[in-house]
Amino acid sequence: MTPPPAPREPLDVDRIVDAACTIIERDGVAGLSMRKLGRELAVDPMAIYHHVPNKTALLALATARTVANVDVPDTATEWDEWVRLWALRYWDIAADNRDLILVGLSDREVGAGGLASATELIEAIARGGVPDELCEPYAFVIVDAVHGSSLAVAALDERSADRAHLRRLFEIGLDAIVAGIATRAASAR
Amino acid sequence: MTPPPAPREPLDVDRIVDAACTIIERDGVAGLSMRKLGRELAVDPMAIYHHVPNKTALLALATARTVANVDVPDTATEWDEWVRLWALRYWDIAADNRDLILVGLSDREVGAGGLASATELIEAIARGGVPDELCEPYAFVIVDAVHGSSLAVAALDERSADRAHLRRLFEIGLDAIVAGIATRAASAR
DNA sequence: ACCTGAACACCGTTCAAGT
DNA sequence: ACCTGAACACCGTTCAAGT
Repeated sequence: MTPPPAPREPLDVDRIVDAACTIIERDGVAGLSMRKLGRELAVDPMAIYHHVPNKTALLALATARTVANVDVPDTATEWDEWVRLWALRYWDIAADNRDLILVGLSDREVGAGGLASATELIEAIARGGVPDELCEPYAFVIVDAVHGSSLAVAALDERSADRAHLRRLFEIGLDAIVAGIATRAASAR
Repeated sequence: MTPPPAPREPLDVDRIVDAACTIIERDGVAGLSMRKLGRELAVDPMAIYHHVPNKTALLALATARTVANVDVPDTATEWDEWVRLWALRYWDIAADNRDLILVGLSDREVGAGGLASATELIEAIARGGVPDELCEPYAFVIVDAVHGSSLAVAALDERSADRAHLRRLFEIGLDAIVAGIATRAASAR
């Protein structure tokens, strides 16, 4: 005469990724285990494998969801300002989720998702009058600098003063990159 | 009447780090475990803890040893060429040991070792006539770009053609950074 | 001083079995 | 179709005991 067990929502990938992101936010990537994720979802850990092939794939999905959060500046913005804005916004996301990005960089499958948002960056650089064949390498060096710098946040104390300092340093370096791109564009003209 | 057990070399940190680097080279950082390291050294895994406090500290030592392998260009070299050479040499080391550098970036203790070799980079940039307060941020953005780019090698197939391509892309991006630094130095004059 | 072995509290994943 | 539970082959590290 006990009530029938609550007809739980069946699992789906979305709910799994949600829960994974929650755990990662709380305990970091290292704190995410399939067992803990099962607990969070009130489900046997192995049920997850019915929706996601393995932990790496799950991290890929979590990374993709996170990277999708960087919002793209207005296309009307002057190209150099656009690039600066985009890079700083991406830096903020990357610094907030450094170990997720870290996993993204170290894994082929995970990394693929991150590159998608780079197309618009390439287009912005092209608007600066940069020769076509240089737009991609210039976009890459910016993305790389963001990754390298925001990851260096990991090597710091939690003190946010240091983080703000690193961000300021990055801004100065970013300015040099943009200036260099402008210089190269001018000499190609 | 069995011969006394071979008086094995007592363990020391150097031999431990050697063995760790051997395993990392062969199996990657993920393939390094304290148990496997014990096997490699023909020693109980726990003996290692007598010389090294924990696995993270061991990785710090391995990273430091690896990063020490980048050799510094001649100081007589023109500053911009010096910077280009150094960055490319560091890229090669970083790309060869990407997951070790990755661990270095993600861990406070490990990361500290890597920064040591950056002093000479800052000096080279200063020789370019860059205002003092800009030398550090410019050096950082170069190191960051190296890290980001060489780590992106991880997101590729093993095909070395792709690696060479990424290196070429980085070289172009690096050129833009150096050009930007020169531009900023000139406008400060 | 240096090393050992058992034990603790975990992992990701496979596989056969259940509903 | 979806979920479970036991099991496999691992982890890093602690701690008491040995030489």
